[in-house]
This record gives sequence, structure tokens and C-alpha cells, in this order.
Amino acid sequence: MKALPTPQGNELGTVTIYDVAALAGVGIATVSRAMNGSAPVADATRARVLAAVEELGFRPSHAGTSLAARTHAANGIVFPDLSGPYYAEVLLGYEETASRLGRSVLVLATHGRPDPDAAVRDLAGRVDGMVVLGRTVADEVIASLAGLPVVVVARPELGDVDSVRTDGLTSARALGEHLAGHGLRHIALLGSPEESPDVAERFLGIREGLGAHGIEPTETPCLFDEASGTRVAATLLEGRRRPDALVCANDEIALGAIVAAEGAGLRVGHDIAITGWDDVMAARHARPALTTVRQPMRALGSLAAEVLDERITATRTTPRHELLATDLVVRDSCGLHP
Amino acid sequence: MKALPTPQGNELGTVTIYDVAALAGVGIATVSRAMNGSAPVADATRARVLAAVEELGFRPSHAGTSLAARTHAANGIVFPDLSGPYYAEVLLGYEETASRLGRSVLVLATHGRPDPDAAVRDLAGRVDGMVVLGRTVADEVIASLAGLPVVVVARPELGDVDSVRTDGLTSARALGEHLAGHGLRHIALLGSPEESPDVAERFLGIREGLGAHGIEPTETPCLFDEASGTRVAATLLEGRRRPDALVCANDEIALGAIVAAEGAGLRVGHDIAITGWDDVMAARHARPALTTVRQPMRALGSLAAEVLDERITATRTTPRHELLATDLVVRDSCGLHP
DNA sequence: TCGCCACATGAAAGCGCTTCCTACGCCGCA
DNA sequence: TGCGGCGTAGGAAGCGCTTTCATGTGGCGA
Repeated sequence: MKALPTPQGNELGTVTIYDVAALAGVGIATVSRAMNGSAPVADATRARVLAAVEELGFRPSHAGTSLAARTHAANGIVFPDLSGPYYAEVLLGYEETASRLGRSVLVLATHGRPDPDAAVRDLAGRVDGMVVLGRTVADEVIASLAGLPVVVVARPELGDVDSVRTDGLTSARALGEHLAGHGLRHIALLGSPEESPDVAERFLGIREGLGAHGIEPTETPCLFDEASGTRVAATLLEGRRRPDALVCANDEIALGAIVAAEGAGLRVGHDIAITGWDDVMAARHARPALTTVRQPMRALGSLAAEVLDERITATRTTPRHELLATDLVVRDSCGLHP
Repeated sequence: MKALPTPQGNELGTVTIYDVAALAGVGIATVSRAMNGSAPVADATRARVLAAVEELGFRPSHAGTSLAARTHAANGIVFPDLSGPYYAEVLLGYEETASRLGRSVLVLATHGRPDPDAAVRDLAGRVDGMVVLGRTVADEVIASLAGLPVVVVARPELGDVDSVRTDGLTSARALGEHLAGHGLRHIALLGSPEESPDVAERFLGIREGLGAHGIEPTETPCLFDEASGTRVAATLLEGRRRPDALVCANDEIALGAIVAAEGAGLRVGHDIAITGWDDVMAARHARPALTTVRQPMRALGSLAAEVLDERITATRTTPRHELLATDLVVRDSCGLHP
């Protein structure tokens, strides 16, 4: 590390706007104006101020700014959990757009936290608005944030609260139809719709698609991870009346189910169909490749940031509800397509 | 949405500590003490204050707190990019530990940003310390943050700056040895070591492992994504002197390379060996499953948060450099292991 | 019964910034 | 020559909180 000029400043080592003003021989108001361009400053003065800023290595304290300007220039995003590719992509889109709009991003993962509601309230005191994913916090908590702009993502609409969702229904119907077209009849749905409104919607659509062909699927609760998928699928495959299709609530369950099916000596895509949801990277690389539904996750995050910004800047005052299209991605795990 | 009691407060709709104090019939100092437990408060008084807080829905303004207390209770984390499973896991571990330590997390993705250095400086004004991943920011910028605790992750040590890394060298040597043991001789390294010190370390270790058997691998630059892996691998496989092993800098390149190999009619694990690095979910599910190296990503993030906290709280004042072990995960893509 | 001390509480001073309001030159016009 | 106006800059108030310092009250020992 190269030797550094120790920045001057008060005894605490922090440089304040007063130090800059003193060095430049101007008032603090002028420093503020020169740095933010909030009012005209003579060129020569500005140059002197900026030189002083540079010399002292002045970094404005965000707390001071935010207190005076009554804004945080920051957005929050609340996740249930950050594991899995789904949320990371949403976050990426969110961060990208938020920062383009001049806002920092604070993340909060509620998973495994003793008091998620308190954490959300604390977050609320640090941001100008926040995005909440799924059922991470109770409706009451969101309501208690009254006044703070909130956008919910992947959660059913909640009164006047803005929302951004993906349209699972259409693709789910298409998936149901597609499976029926393969001649599959004993269809098992794996997942816990009560845990997630999105999953409930998927299952509903699939039931509709299958129902058009007179097929009534069964439903088995399953946590949304791979190990659970393997376990639940193994149980189903051992039972009497083995299903000929396992329709899973997400890709992780489906990938786990593939493991179970192979363990049971079944050829996925021949002896049994398995489908997922999300189109994670592993879905493409699994053999057979997984039939699934692609969601525009990055766009979801990005759009949420935009919708939130409109509220924060009060560009819009009426609720906005967005629905993003999804794509059914047919691969080989649901049966061969010659 | 249920009807809500509109919180009282000033004309801006925000409730301040003054409103609470007025309602409870105490001074603002007492409200502060009652809420933070920073000094004894009579039980009856505390109860009255807390009731007022509840009634008004008071949420302390973080800016006020942080200005007065001279602390942000927040940490930053700077990523090159958030895509891919690698960073999401690190972030998860970081967020978990940081929040256990009572700190919020601000994320910054430098990828595709016009002025990353300015963004990092801005971040520096909002946090008590930050973690920087890889080569996202120039050494000078880190240095210019003098005074602000910084921990670098997956980046070579930088003077007195704390660091947390994974030990790629040991596993890389083991991988080299393993490949040599398979009888492979024409080995191609795919990746751009100059882009990432971690990758440079991997390649060095692999060269050492192979060198022990008198093998000198070739090296081909490649971006760290799947499409690049496919493209570069395809070119190599078409050339004269086709390599019999493609050792890739990460799993995504390797998964792309598998696609190329299969496209060229080669059986991966028989006609050609392919290995990755990271052990992403898709590595496990690819067929053949990918030989790779597992990195403790979650632990990496968590440890970084701890190391940073020690600096922020000044529990420790001497540099700390941590090295986490990695595991070679041998699967079938590097050759069959009967 | 008196005085002292510990405890509980309030007043007020900042923390570092933005911004309103005022003041000062200086120019141009009458 | 005198006055209004504009461009520029400074003083000072205040954002919402923590914390120090001073004050008041009750209980205790003498």
C-alpha cells in the first residue's frame, strides 16, 4: 500500500465541511453549493473549493446530508433468503436500476432472523422506500410503514401498495396442457402453495390446464429445496399408483426429484416426466434437461426499483400493478420431443 | 389492506422524538434513554414512553441517530457483479453475520457502472466499514478510504488491509495431480488469470501439480461465462492437437465447454476431461457431473463480516489475514472412477 | 430533624449538512 | 452622480437524535 497523506481534520480524523470551508477561505454554504451545484458559484471560488476538497480528501457525511435534506438516497429490499439463483438475479436488477436512479441499496434477509418485523421497521428508518419480496413480512407490518413507499414483488396485491409480479397463470396453464398432450395422466404436484402465493397461482394454472383434459392432479407438500424434492419424490415413487409426472413448484425440487427418479431406476423423460419452475442454470445442464418456466427475474428487480422511484419522487400517486410475462421452456424431462 | 390509524406527527407525516416526548409528558432525553436503555429510567416512565412510541408508531430517524452517535450501524459490500451463484452466497453469509452484529448491509455492484470509484467513495460515507470483493476497485481507492475499516475478499493481500481468501493453491495442485493420474497429457487451461488473482493462483497450482509429472499445460484466455466457455472450447477442439483435458477457471466456463464437447461428438469423461471451479448447483446436476473445487462461499462472507466488525469496534488493531480451505470434488467429468 | 447522596429527569449543546435570508459589491441606466 | 438590480457569498437556523451537565426529589444515616 502506498504511503498516504493523512487527511487533516478534527481530532477524530474526519474532515468536515468546515475544514474545507476554512481551507478554501469561504463559508460552508458556498462549499455545499459548489459541490452540489444547487446554486451558482463563481468559477474561481468553485475551483478553490474543489481544490480544498481534493486536498483534504473530504467525503461528505451521509448522515448529515440525509438529515438536512430529509432524504436517504437509499432503498431497501427485503428477501426471505438470498440462497438460490432466483433472488440474486432480482437483486442484481434492482441494484442496477436503483443506482442508476442515484440510490444506494440496503438488503435485509429475513430468513432465520429472530424478529423479522423489527428488522423491517429498522430498515424503514434508513431508506426512502423499500421493496418486499414474497411473504417475508406480515401485511400488518407493511401497513404500519404507512407513508413509506413500498413495492411488493411476487406477492398478491395488497390494497394501494404497488406490486410487481410475474404472470405464472398463463405459463402454468400451458404447462398443464403440454403435459396432458404427452398423454400423462397420474400427475403429482410437489410444493407447498400455502407458503407462497406464487406457487398457489402456478398450481391453479396447472390444474386448469390439466382440467381441460379431465385430469385431476394430486398435491404433496414439499419444501422448496433439493433435498426435500428428493425425499418427497422418493416417497411418491415408492407408493402404489406411481405418478407418471412430477410437477414441481420450482427447479430445485425438480432437480431433487430427478435424483430420486434415477435412484428408483426410472428414466426421466421416458418412464416419468418431471418439470420445474424458474429456469435456473442447473435446469439447462441437467440430463435430461429440465422442462421449466422462465421468469424475467432481472427485469422484475429492475421494474420494482422504477416503480418504487416513482413513488419516492411522487411522480405518481396512484397505485401501479405490473405483471411480467413468463415463458414455458420445454426440454426433455417432460417427455421426448423428437 | 386494513384501515390504519394515521400516525400523528408534524405536517410532514413523520413522527419525531419530540412528539413521543410530548405525548408521554417527558423530555426527549428520557425517550432516548427509555428506548435504548443507555441510562436507567424509572419503570413507570419507561412504560409511558413505550406506550407513546407504540401509539404514534414512532420509528427513530436513522439519520438523526447516526449523526448524533457518530456511527452508521451499517456495512458495505462491493461486488463486481452479482450474477452467478458465487456472489449471492457470499452476500448471504455476510448479511447474516453483519445483521447478527447489529449492522445493516449496503450492496454495491460495480459492474457496468460509469464511475465505480466515485460509487465506492459515496458508499464510504454511509457505512462504518466495507468489504471489497476481488479486483472491483483500484488499490488507490481503497487506500484513499484511509480510516475507514476495509476487508478485502478474494484479492491478494494489500498492506495492512485485512483480507479473507480461500486457499486455491492446495486444491489446484491436487487437481493437477489428479488429472495427471488419469493419464491426461495435453491439458488446456481456460480462463484469464490477469483478470482475477484467484484464477491466477488456481492456474499456478495446477501447473505445479501437473509439473510434478512433467506436464506443461497450454493457456487460453476466456471470459468467465458459459457462452465464452462454449466458444473457446469449440475452437480448441477443432484445432490440430486436440487437448484431452479442458481445465476451466470456473464452473460456468466448464459447463459451456461440456456443451461444446458434446457438440463435437466427444463423450465427456471418456474422450475428454473437463473440470471447473466453484461447485455451483449446476455442476452437481450436469451429466456427467462436473469435477470441480468447492469453496466455502457462505463462510467467506460471514468471516469477512466478523473480521470487519473487529476493526470497526476496534477490538483488534493489527491486520488479520484469513485463508479458508477448499475441497477438490471429484466427479465424472474428468474421467471415470469405477 | 437535618443534610447528603444516589437516582431520575430535563435543558441544551452539538453531530455535519442544506438552505433561507440577508448583505455586499458592482454595473448600468436615468 | 445616484439608485435599482443582479450575481455572489456568508450567517444562521434547523433536520432528529445522543449525551453531558445541572437540577430536583426521595431515602437514608447521623
